[in-house]
Amino acid sequence: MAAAAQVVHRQGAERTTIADIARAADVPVGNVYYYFKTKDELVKAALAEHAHQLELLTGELDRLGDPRERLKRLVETWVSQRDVAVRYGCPTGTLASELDKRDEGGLDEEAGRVIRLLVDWVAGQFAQLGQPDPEGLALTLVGAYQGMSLLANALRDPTVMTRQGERLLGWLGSLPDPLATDGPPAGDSPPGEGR
Amino acid sequence: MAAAAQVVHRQGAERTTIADIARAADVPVGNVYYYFKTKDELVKAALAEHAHQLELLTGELDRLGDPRERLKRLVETWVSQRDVAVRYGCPTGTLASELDKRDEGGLDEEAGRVIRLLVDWVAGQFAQLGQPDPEGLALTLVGAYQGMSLLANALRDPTVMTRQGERLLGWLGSLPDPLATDGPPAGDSPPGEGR
DNA sequence: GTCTATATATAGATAGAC
DNA sequence: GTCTATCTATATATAGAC
Repeated sequence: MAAAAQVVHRQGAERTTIADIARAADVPVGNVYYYFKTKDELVKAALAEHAHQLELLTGELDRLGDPRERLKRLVETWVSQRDVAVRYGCPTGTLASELDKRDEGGLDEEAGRVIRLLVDWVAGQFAQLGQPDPEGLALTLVGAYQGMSLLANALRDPTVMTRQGERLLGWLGSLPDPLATDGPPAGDSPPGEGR
Repeated sequence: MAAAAQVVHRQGAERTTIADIARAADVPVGNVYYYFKTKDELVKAALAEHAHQLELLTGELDRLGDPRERLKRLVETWVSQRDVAVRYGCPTGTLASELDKRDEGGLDEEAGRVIRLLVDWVAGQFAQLGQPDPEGLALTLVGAYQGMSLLANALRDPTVMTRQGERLLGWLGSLPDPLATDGPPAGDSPPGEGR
């Protein structure tokens, strides 16, 4: 499953052959079919692997006390993984984009569910911050991540990740804190202008 | 070329066969090879077609007097095409994402160039608005578009496009106008909160 | 320049020895 | 449960008649 996740991320689902995954896992091709009946099941396994990684990450972040701090740390994690994003894009996002082109097999919905996991977790953080539209804010944050990953990848430019990451951190810092009694810590700052 | 652009957008480059494109163009398969030596050349033609459509759009928008109005109209155009984005994603973005998985052929750079066209045009508008970091703002706006398209597509939810579009319009409206002598028209408004 | 028939390569999947 | 050999289907690409 780990080999499938990595190879599918790097080569894309369609360009990845069973032989590629078998080689990465150092097993003969025929052996793969003992555990996965079809190639689609291997892709599904890769998706599950990405979902697992995501759960590990959010589990770590949940140990932080402040929801705002959790979101900031999430953004910092994205930026820290910029090199792989520049070369291959976001693992879940690029896979979802590819699978959504299909109209049979149901793998597209599977990919959507993994994206949902992230959006829902982020929305939960915004809700804890007392924000009025946590789902909308979550779509904004996750959408910004998907967009900057795609642009960094397409333009082969890691500074897209660092620059947009800075902007997101500034935005998160500017959100009013409902727990504070004496107003927000700093003035609002629109995206791209947060300096 | 039009058939190639449409079919490749809908099915993805890898899943599209020459026969698919030939059928869409209503010509026999063998005939395709008289004009395009390889499948990669067909994909390149699809990219060129998308670049052409983009130039038509920016050409239209250039006829508007105000750069801010041009950007707002651009966002409105994206939102108006939400149904196709929900089903197949952004034509250029999804294609770039797919082609960037390759490490030979140079088609990935070709896709990056088309994205660049859009980013550069948007940056030009921000520059005309007197903004300090037009390139950064352009990456923010185009990134937001790519992100909301991917999420709308993965979650099969058109309201992602309308909601995020509203947010972007609010943001564009809140940018200070350097041509005005009596300060910005309204207070700043961070993304997702612009209401 | 258009079209049919076909060659060639490769990938998904299976059979069956071990 | 592991592995080799092979079947079968399909897609790119070409040959050659018209």
